[in-house]
Amino acid sequence: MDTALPKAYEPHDVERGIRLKWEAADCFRADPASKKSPFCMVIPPPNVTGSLHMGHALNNTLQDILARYKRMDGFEVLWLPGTDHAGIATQNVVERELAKEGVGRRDLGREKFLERVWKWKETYGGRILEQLRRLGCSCDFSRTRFTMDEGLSNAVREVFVRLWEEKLLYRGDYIVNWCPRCGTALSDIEVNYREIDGAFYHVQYPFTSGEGGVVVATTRPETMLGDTAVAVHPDDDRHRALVGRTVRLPIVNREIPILADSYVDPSFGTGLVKITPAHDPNDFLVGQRHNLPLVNILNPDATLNESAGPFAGQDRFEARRGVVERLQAEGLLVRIEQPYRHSVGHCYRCSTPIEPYVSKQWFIRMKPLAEPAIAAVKDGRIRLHPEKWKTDYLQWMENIRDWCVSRQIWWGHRIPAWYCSECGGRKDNSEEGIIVSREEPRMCPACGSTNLRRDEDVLDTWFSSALWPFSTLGWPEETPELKKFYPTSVLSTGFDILTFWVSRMIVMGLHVMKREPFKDVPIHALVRTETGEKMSKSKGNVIDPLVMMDKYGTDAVRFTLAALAAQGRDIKLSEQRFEGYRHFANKLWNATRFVMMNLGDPPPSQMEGNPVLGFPESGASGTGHPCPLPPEFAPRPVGHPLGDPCAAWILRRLDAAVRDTRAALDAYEFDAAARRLYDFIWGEYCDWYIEISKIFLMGGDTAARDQARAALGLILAECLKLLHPFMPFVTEEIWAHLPGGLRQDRGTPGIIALTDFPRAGSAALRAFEPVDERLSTAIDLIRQIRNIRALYRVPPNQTVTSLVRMNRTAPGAAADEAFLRASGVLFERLCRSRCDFRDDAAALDSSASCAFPSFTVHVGVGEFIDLEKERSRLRGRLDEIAGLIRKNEARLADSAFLDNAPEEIVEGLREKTENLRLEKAQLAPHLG
RNA sequence: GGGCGGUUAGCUCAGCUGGUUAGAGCGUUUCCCUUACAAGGAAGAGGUCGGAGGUUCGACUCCUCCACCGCCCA
Repeated sequence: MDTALPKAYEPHDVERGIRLKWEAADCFRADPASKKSPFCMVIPPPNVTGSLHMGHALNNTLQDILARYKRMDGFEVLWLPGTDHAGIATQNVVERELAKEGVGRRDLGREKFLERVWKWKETYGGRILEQLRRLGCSCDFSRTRFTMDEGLSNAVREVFVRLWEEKLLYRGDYIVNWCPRCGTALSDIEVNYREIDGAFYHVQYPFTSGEGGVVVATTRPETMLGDTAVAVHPDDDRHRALVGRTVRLPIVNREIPILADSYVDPSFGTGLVKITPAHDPNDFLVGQRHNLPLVNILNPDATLNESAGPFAGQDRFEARRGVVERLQAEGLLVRIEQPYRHSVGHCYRCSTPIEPYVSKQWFIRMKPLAEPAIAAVKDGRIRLHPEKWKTDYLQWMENIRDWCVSRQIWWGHRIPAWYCSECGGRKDNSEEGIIVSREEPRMCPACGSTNLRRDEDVLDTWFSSALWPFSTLGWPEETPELKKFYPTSVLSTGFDILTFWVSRMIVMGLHVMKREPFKDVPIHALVRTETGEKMSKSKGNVIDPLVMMDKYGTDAVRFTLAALAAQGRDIKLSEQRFEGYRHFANKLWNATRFVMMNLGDPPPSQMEGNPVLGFPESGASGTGHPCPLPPEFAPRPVGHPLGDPCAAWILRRLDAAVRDTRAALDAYEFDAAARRLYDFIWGEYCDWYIEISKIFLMGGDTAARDQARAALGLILAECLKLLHPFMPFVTEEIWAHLPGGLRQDRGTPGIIALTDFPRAGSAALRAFEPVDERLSTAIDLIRQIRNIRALYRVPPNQTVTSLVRMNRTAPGAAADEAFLRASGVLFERLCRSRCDFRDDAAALDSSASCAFPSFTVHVGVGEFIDLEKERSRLRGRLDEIAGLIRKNEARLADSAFLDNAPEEIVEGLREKTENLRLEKAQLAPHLG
């Protein structure tokens, strides 16, 4: 047996070795042939370009806690890892790399460029997965997937073709959000709106006939070049007469109509709005209603095109200045409001201001697909935790718009659509002549031409992500994995991708698989800085989880994140928190050292039939076994009268901790679970039981000593198991040092990750309920005596004598007295006080008193007594008691309270008040 | 403009479906290097639970309004 543990836990020395151990034993490989109930999670695939940030660390820590908990609890766990090809982001990275060599992607050509991206992916794409391993993630890495794997690409193509066949997919002219830097369309949610200080330009458009004109206002004056109408609200009396007249568009001198449309907000500005159907999404809809021409004034790179007349070739912002100058020169610029705050869309990848832009894109019809997805969440087949996210989800789904899935980039799943140059080429605006196919078509099915051209675009990355829960399991093949693990169990994610990803997985899972892709969706908050700001590299305020792991150990980082992951609240993180939980790991380490030093030789025998395993009230495989107390804990007279109660007490506390931890984990309340374990291990086991056990370990009674040894070892082993999902490394390391008798290994010996998670509810412990009350009274008393000693500055090593006077009229006095008489050693050891039951009136003069309902203790502090201080202390307490009694009596005299409050509340209050009276009665005489 | 969330000790936060003498960690004060741990132990100080109403026998907890902060959507 190795008792020579280092004095402090050193994470660096052990983490790597433990990872290797798990890998060597293949602990996390899922077996689709297993008889156990399945528990499956697919990881939210990080971008291949990604590096582990605090958000990843949080999300994956939470998932790992669930995975380890479920694995220990008897489930066949598959936690499936992988990465996302992240079309725009990855392409940007490689393009930047190329730019350093002075090469553009178009110089290389599509094929060569893609080779380059693949090469980049092979070199750097595994980095984030390595980092997840370092975090301790118990993923089945043998099943790692990538969204552009062959299998997943098949799934993408299959779904695309099916949607086309089902007429849920179409190609059409539509106004999209265009990122001129990325050169691609973005979906609505890929646009971030930010408030910008701009200017509001009021421009006059002269009537084509007669004097004067109308004044319209805009924040983007250059778009006037594409105006094809001016609109007013149909009910707006001020402007009714204008409808039907025409105005002359300045600079380009186009004649455009004034029309009526209820889109116009008459209360805003002049009530007159310029309509630019090709460059504003609302105007686009107005244009459709009124059959207005689309005048596109932009090139894809946001320079102006030939429709912009004199400004052709200029950049959009340069043209804006030019247009303003020109209007000014013509006397048509009425005024400029400046600064004018308005919101401008930016590309979520590169932050370039986006342009609404009309182009030909592929869309998925979302309305019919959304309906089942709405129902699944409404009727609870899919549950979001916390539930408030349901509102957000439903709001998004119920107002869903068609999803633009084409992207004008090269890195991604190329759209499996071909155009026939013979027949399709002539009807470019219809869907005829489009061939959508699983296989590359050899000829046009309509005209037989072999002159086919494949669509240049690729699919939105989120298209493949939407299929992730089943494509990763092998679909469209009917694999054993798919059979065993779909629908998956839990999907854990941050709320920021609820719409991007979660909602789309639900849509696709229901549509393609006819089953919801997962049942529970724990949604965690965002990690922010101490001051509540978003962490961002550009602000330089990030806390790097990898740096924290180096500094404080991975377990401390994991525990910190779990402890802070309160539902529905942002996590404000400071480095201090990590330090605090490193101390916790060290505390556990040192508790282990203590236990190991005291187990004796040989250590306590096998503890089969561990009482805290109790009954199989939860868990999948029913491995729980109802079991009697082991001989060590059977209630029996042992040499030391305290031996049994103390062991029973800590076992009962453990039992409660197990129950609470399980309940918290089952409700995805990771913070509550973490706190509960921290409180039990530090506050109950270390602070009290270990201290109490020293009495027996060092005492002469061998039966009591053996019992304390057994209890110490047993509780430690259970603590390690409970804590393992949160702190896998330190618990695994300690486990390896534990004598075999304590481990109760099942599965692969020596690996805690493969043991059983503790169960609660042992019937045998119920009999010890009265023990809880007595021991907590004892703990209370010890605290009071320590308080008194500190107050009067009694030297720490000096033993005092306390007179105990029983109040024999109080209920339970006899039992309390028996317990106190038997517990002398507890007080001697834990607060250096001897209990004396003699009546020694003389000693009272130099005592400080504290009272309980059934007894009073006079702590003989001797020459350290300060009578003035003592009187004021007692007076303070008596005032407090009197106040409480008064308050309680008033309530107890109130018939409304007695009539309405439940019986147990009234009874509880009576009892509390009675106890206060008893305390008061005993304390009052000593006030002098 | 619409919706959501937050406001509890100096700081960061718990406090479930109303009934507690309102809790924890960090920080802080005093004492202690007691052979598990000074990355520790013991004992303290510190809060009219953002404001104002209301419901109720009873409100940190439920409702309304207000203030401030934050997020999402338009």
